[in-house]
Amino acid sequence: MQALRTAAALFYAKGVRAVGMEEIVETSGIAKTTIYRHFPTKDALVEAFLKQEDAEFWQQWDAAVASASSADAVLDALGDWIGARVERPGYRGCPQINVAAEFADPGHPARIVARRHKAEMLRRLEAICQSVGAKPTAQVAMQLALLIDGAFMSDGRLSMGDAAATLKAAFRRLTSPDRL
Amino acid sequence: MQALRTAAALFYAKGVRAVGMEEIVETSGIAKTTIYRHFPTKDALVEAFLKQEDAEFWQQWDAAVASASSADAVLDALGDWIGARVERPGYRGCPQINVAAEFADPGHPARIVARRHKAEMLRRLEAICQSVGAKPTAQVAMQLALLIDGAFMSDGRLSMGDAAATLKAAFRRLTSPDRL
DNA sequence: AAAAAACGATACCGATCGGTAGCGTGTTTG
DNA sequence: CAAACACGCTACCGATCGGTATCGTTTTTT
Repeated sequence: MQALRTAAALFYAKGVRAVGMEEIVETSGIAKTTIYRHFPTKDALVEAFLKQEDAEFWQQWDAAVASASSADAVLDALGDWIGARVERPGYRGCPQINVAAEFADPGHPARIVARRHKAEMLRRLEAICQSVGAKPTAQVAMQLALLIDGAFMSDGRLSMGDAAATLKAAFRRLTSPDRL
Repeated sequence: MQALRTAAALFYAKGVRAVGMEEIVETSGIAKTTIYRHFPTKDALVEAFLKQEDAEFWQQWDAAVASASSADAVLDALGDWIGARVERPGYRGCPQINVAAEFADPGHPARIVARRHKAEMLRRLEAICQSVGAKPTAQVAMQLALLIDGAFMSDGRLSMGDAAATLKAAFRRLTSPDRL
């Protein structure tokens, strides 16, 4: 669906509520009727947008981590990847969090996708913390998750320094198995 | 302005774009004419909302930190305060970040307030890192900022464990002046 | 008590919102 | 070749959007 790709780009760049269906029609060249044949409501389109973002996210995550040999190397690779992602021109924060900010209803279909996305991230971070031997596994994983989400929502502040270096240094300190 | 208080509550609970002026009128009992005499546009009202949130935030921050004697005690106090804040019922993330997610234009008056707010936070964290002797001062301050923003936007995930404990442990590890 | 400022109520504005109906044109599938 | 399907186009729907005009009433100030 070319309509979904266009909608996703507009939703991310301008915010979901700021983009009307007509704008998606004009930008994509797809008729409004056709869009509504594939997605019964705008909410469904937003949900599809987040699902697509989720899929691409883990795809890139896996690619970034693929060549890492050790668990520590995985963390470094993640730091590099996230740093580069945040510094990308046009980056405007985590789409899952952005949508959650726009739609207050926790039962909104898109919110459910966002929650699953963040749960999956925590799950993966816990696995990493496990193999790296970080002390209270669950707690350190949560700390890494907070750090990453904070990086996503830093609104360019992080880009002023070396984002990747900042993240990797924090990853190392938080996962180091030394003393209290 | 009672209208601002009502608007602030609605904006935070439902999202700015989800709240119409008419809803503010009905909820506050203030006539629409009166609101527009004090705030020329809705954007101005949103800006005032964030300015008010900013003021209250630092007021509470200062209060939370007031009784701390050492620099380390300041960090612990912040961890406790943020942990309690995030776990509060009806908490829906940092209003500054939420508004930034809703309004893509970086020049929006509310976005400027949000940027100043985050710059002020980084400034304060740098001062704390300075007095606690954290190694690359600016970098550690940024790491603390990311952690805090991540906590704000954790959407309840953090509340499932002990939020304050998770934050304080991370604060300690990130600011500890030891090796590497 | 008089003048000035603030407020409330109603009615309205054009624009846009998400969503639908109807109809014609291709394009695939059998 | 024919039947089914997918798409585009136009026009339209009621509702709501942010914002304004008008006017009478209340409250404050002097």
